[in-house]
Amino acid sequence: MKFKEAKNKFVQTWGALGSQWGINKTMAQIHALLMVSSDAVSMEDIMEELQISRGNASMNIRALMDWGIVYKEYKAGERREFFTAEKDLDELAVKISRERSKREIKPALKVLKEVSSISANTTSEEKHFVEQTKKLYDFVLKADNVLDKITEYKDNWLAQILMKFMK
Amino acid sequence: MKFKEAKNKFVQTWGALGSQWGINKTMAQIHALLMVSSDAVSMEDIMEELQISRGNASMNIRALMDWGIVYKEYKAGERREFFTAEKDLDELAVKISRERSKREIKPALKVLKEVSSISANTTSEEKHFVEQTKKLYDFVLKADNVLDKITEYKDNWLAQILMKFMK
DNA sequence: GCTAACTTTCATTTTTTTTTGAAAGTTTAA
DNA sequence: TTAAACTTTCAAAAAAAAATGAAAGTTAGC
Repeated sequence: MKFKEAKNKFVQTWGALGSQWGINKTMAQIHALLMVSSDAVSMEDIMEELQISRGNASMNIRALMDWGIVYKEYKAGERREFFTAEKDLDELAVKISRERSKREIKPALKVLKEVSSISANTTSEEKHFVEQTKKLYDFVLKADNVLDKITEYKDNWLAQILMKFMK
Repeated sequence: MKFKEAKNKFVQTWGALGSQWGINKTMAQIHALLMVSSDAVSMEDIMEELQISRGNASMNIRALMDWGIVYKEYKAGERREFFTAEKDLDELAVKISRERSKREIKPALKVLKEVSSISANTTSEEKHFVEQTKKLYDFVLKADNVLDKITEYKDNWLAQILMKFMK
């Protein structure tokens, strides 16, 4: 396999994986492209390489920066902006997990708490509802906390966890 | 908040959360509905409660069964089929994580291995590509293994992990 | 200030994903 | 074996999500 081919395959695969996990395909592709680029890349080059429009590139780069996993860079004497991706994978995973917790898990937890707190329940149907949503609340809260604890381990947290579980 | 309202809010929220994580909204809603139902539910009732067509219900129930988190049940003297969800949350999480690993992570790993193995690289651009995709392969493999180890803990694995990390 | 070089926005279009529903298929029991 | 009761399939329609591109906005330097 030639380099160009491999690079393209990687970008496509990362894009597809993103889609499967609820992340815009182009967003994941831009991220993939930047991750394997040694130097910062201009918007023009991203558009060219992925064959996407200016608007699309702009919006998805912005989203990646909002996630904190892509950075803007300026080059001396250059007017236009360049972009790089977070290349440290521990850091990348921590940022993604924090962001998803904040945006998706925490709001869901709030609702779970609400619906599991409906007042005195008469029918067994209602009792089961309250019981099950309470369990779900506890479970998701616990999982969210575990994620939090794990990502507190600064560097190399993944290796450390693996260690803990190997013994 | 009344029961009906709470139930509906839960189903909607679970559906939205599913969407955000790449799971068909209706599939997640059916799952939500079954999780909080004390008795098995017929297809007719699912269609009615979620206001969806027969085909949609059939296909998504099938998908949930393929995931191993919804079961078919037969009632004596009844011709039609009834459905229940896996209600044990530890078990539910284990099944989801195993399935996603098999369907999405493992295939991605295969590609990562491929593209990081391209032959002798000349330019620094190529060297960086190989280096970064190798790192990514190692990282994803490690994460996948951690998930595997974790879900081997039969019951109450989440609580056990939390314990490990609390100390 | 002005203008060239660049980026962002957003209404519209395109693509992708999901849903529908009717026909085909299956199963059970008389 | 027949038929009623039910489920599945899949081509077509609808809905949702993403992408386009041109106009508006911004910024830097003269």
